[in-house]
Amino acid sequence: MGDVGQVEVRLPDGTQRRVPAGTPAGEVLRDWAPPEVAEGYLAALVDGVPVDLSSRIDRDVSLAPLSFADRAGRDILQHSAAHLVAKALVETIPEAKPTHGPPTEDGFYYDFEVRPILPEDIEAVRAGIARSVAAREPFVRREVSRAEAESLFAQNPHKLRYISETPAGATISVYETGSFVDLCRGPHVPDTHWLEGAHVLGFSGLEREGDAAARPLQRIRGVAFPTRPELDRFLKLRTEAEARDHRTIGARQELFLFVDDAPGFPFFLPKGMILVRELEKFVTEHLAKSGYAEVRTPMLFAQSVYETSGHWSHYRENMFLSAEGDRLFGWKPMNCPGSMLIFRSRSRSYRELPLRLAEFAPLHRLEASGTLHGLTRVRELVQDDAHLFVTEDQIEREILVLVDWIREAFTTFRLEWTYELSTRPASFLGDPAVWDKAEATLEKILKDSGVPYRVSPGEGAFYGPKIDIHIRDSLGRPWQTGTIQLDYQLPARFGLEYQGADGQLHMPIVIHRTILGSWERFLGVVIEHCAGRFPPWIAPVQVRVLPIADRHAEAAGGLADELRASGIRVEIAAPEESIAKRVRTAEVDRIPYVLVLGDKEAAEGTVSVRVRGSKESTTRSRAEFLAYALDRIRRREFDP
RNA sequence: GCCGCCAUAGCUCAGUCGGUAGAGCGGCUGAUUUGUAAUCAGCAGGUCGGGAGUUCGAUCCUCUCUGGCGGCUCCA
Repeated sequence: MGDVGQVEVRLPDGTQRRVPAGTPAGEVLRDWAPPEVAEGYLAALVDGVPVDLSSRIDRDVSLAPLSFADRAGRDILQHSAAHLVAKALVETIPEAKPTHGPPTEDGFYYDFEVRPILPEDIEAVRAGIARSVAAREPFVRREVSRAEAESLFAQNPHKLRYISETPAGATISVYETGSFVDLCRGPHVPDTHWLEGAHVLGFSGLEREGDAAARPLQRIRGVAFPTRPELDRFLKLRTEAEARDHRTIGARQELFLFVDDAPGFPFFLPKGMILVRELEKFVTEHLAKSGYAEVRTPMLFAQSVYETSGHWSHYRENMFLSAEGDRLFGWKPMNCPGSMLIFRSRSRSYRELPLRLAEFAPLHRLEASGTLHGLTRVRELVQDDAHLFVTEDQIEREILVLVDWIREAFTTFRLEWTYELSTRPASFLGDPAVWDKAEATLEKILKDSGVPYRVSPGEGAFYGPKIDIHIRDSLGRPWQTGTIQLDYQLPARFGLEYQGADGQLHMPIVIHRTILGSWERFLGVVIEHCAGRFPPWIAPVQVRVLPIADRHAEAAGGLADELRASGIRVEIAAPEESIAKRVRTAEVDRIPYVLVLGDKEAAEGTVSVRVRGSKESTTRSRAEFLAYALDRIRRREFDP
C-alpha cells in the first residue's frame, strides 16, 4: 500500500496511477486519456461496476471509461434521457407519478401513473427537455436514509414500493436534476447538456398486468444520442425507412390488399401471388433434396382433436370456431394435429424415421385487433411448415440440416438473422425433467454449430422448448420468422408409437419447424428489406420491353415471346407515352430489366438493356441478354 | 383486447370558423410515334368510413360502431 491518503488506480492500458483518495473517477480518466477522447466519456467502471464520473475513488481499484460506444455507456445515456423526460413531464403535469424509466434495446421509456397523455403534453415535454439541455443542469447523486427516501417520495406509491423492495442495508440513492428528484441507482451522465441528442418518439397507454382495477400507466418512449447531428441522422434514416413500409409498397406495386370487412385477412393480387409461388418453389426445392413428403390435412377439426392436442386449453381464445349441429369445430391455427393423425393412422416402423411431413396450408388465428400489422401480423397465414418424427438420436442431425437451410435461405435474401433459445414457460405440459433434457439438447446443438444465440427463459411453447429466428423490418422492429420446436408432448398426447429394431414400441419425438415463418410475414420483411426492388428471380415482372414506336411492335412482341418461352416474366409497354416516361415508370415500378427496342435494334437483332438502378444502357444481342438474365435468375442472385 | 391518435376521389393530401368539396398522381378519351426518370388537351370519378344525436341546416360539433396508425400484450 502507498502513502496514507493515496490510492492506486489500474487503467485499461495496464498502467497504474497513484492519486489522492477522494479524487473523482472522471478526473483520473481526463488526466489519462487524450482530451478529444476523454470528451466522450460519460461514466466510468470501477472494478467493473458502472459509476458516475463524479464518483470519488477511495481505495485501490481498476478504473475504465464508459462512452456511448459501450453498451453500458449507451444504456446510461438512454436512462439519463428517461430522467429528463420524467422531469419535463412532472413540470407539465405536476400530479404525474413516475414509476420507472429503463433503457431498452433501441432507446428508453419512462412509465407514469398519470391521466392519458395528449400530443400537446409531448410538445411541452420536448420543450422542457430543450430548456434543461440548454441550462446544463448537473445530475447530482445523493445517498439518503430509508426514512428520508420514504418522505421524499411519500406521494408516489410506486417509488415507495421500490424503496420497500430495497434490501435492508443497501444504499438508497436519489439523483437531482434542477428541481426534479428521482429515486435511482444511477449512474448518470454528468449533466443535461449530454442529452442534446435526446428525443421523444411517442407515447402510449399500457395495460397493467394482473391488476384490472389499477389505473393504466402511460409510457413515453424516446431515444438518445450523444450529439444532435447523430440524432438528426437517426431521424433521417427513420424517415427514409418509412418510405420502405411494405404496406405502402404493396399497394403501389399491387402486390396485396386488405379490405375493412376482412381485417387481418390478406388478398394476394396477381403480382403478389408470383412472389408467394416463387418462395414456395424455393422452399419446395429444399424439401425435395432433404427427404420431405408433402401432405394436406383438413382446415377444421372437431373440438376433441384440440382437446387431445392441448390447443383447447392453451390456445382456444386465439381460434376461430364454427358450429355444425351440436358439434364445435375449430379452424386449425397450426398444422400439427393433422400431421399427428397421419402418423397415427397405421403402425409405424423405425425404418420410416425420420418421417418428414411438410404442409403449406392456410392457418387461422384470432389475433387481437390491435396487433394486426400489414402482412407481418395477420389472421390468415401459410407457413413453410413441417413436422419431423424422429428418434432421440436423430434430433441433432435433423437440426443441423435445418441450420444449414436457414443459412442458405436467409443469405439468399441478404437478411441478417439471430437465434433465440426459449425455455420452459410458466404454463406447460409434461414432466420438467423431460423439458430439461430437451432444452439441453437444443442448447448443445446451438453451441456445437457455432451460431450465436441468446436464451429467453420461460418463453418456450407450452409443449416444448424452441429455437426462434428473428429478423428486423426497415424501421428496425424485430420480427420472428422461423421457429424450430422440440415436442415431447404431442406424440404422447396423440399416443404415437413406432416399432423399434428391438421389437418394442417407442414414442417418436416431433420437431415442428418453419424456416421462413409464413409467406405473409416473410414477404413483408423482404419487401422492406429490398424496398420493393425484388431480386430478379422473385420479381413479379422481370423484364419490360419498350418499343420506340408502333412500327417496332412486331419485333417487341417477338422478343417478349422469346423471353417468355424461356420462362421469363415479361411485359410490353406500348408507345402510348414517351420513351422517357416509360423508362421512368419502369424504374418506379422497380422492374429489374428494361429492354428498349427501336430501328437500330430491330435491324441488328439486339436490345438496349437498362438494368434497374443504373443510369446507363448497353446494347447486347438478344441471346446474350437472355443468357445473362437466365443465369442470374437461376442462381437466385440478389441484384439484377 | 388496452391507451392515444386518425378516417375527404383508386393513391397522396388540401379545404369548409356548420350553408353538401378541390389539387397532383393514377384512370378514360383524343392528339402526338417519341431513343433511356414525367408530351399536350379534355373528361369521368366523392351520399367527406357506417349509424344515431344536436341544429333551420352536419363532411365539420357530440355519442357510438367499424377500420387503420403508434405503442402495450401476444406471436409466424
